[in-house]
Amino acid sequence: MFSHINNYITRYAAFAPDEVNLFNSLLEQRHVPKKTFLLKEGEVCRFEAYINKGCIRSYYVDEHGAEITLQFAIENWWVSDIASFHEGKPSRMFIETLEDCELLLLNPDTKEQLLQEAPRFERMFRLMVQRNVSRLQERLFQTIATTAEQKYLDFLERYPTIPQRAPQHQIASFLGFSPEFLSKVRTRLAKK
Amino acid sequence: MFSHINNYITRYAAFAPDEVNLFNSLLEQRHVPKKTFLLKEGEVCRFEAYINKGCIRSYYVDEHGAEITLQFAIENWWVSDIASFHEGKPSRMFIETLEDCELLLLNPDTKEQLLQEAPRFERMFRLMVQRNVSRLQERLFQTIATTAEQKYLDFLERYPTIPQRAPQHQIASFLGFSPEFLSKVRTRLAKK
DNA sequence: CCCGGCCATTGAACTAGTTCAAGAAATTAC
DNA sequence: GTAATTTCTTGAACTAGTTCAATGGCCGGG
Repeated sequence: MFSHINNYITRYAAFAPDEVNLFNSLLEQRHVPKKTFLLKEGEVCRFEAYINKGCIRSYYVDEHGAEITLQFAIENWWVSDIASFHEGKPSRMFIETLEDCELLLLNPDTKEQLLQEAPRFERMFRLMVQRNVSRLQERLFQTIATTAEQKYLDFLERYPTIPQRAPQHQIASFLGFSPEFLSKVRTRLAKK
Repeated sequence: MFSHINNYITRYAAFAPDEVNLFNSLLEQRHVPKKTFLLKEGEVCRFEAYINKGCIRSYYVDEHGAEITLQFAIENWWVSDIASFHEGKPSRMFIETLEDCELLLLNPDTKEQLLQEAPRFERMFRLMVQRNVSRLQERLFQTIATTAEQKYLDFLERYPTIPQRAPQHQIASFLGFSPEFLSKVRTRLAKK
């Protein structure tokens, strides 16, 4: 159950066996069926979820009711609304499973306890969040600077498993254009 | 010299006097004239700069030579290429002063020393980076979901001092559209 | 004080992507 | 296995934003 996540954390820092044990003991295991909301807009996010198995999408809904996908999270990723989680403020996003999922969860209390008793985890979380910043910066750049076609091709390369796991209109909403246009881009690409 | 930054860090965590002293002793003070590059594409970023006074812009240049502004950083903000700084990899961005600046700098060594000797700073940096993630998520959402006019109005509200400090075409490149179009948006708004 | 180089504006022609609507294909639910 | 629903595709009309080019304003440097 913990092999993946323990492997994951040691990529960020070297932990002593009892630090790892403490960490594992604080994680809550949960199985969640597909199409389940882990978080809805307006709720406070009380988890940071590591995905052992499955696929999860987080998204915003804009004023016209359109969805904007923020993240497709798969095995070995974390998903949460970090701002809501840490500040206890209502979230603006939805987090929903796309498949049956096997999750390992921290809540604000267990996370705080972990950081108190094994402060070395501060570093791990910092490094994790830093990588997140880089990824978001890159994505922002790409969203502004490239064409729909290029975005889609880059997406396929970077997230090769997602097209089999998420419907196309969600991918369009991740890339920042309409589902109809993605369909047109795809037929255009197929003709090449 | 350190009053602002010390005030800044205590908003994230409570530090003992000697932790603060250590921190201050590790900071390098530097005055930089306007239009100076702190970082150019291809270089490794060796600083995290806290801005005591002044204004700095970080930006990417895309394949057609167009600039995409990532950040306008002002007093009380940090600026760096976090990925390059931490992994020692060449950066893809430019960081340039818009005004004469008074900076306080950490480099990889002093930052590491700080974290070793006063691990409480791990938390501060983690919280800082987390806020960054939220801001980037919000901006990404806005970039995808709103019109140029709305982006500009939100920008004016959130960064009221920037229009006096940066040329308009840089603001356009921050918002993700062309300088000509920003000009048209502005005249349209002025007529209302 | 004048020159040269940004910088902002405007208009006209254009294009990448949207919207709407309708039908086909694929999944899911019973 | 069939109905119901969601998903994908296609086309036509549209629009938000781009691109190019020309003009004039402005600021900084000598």
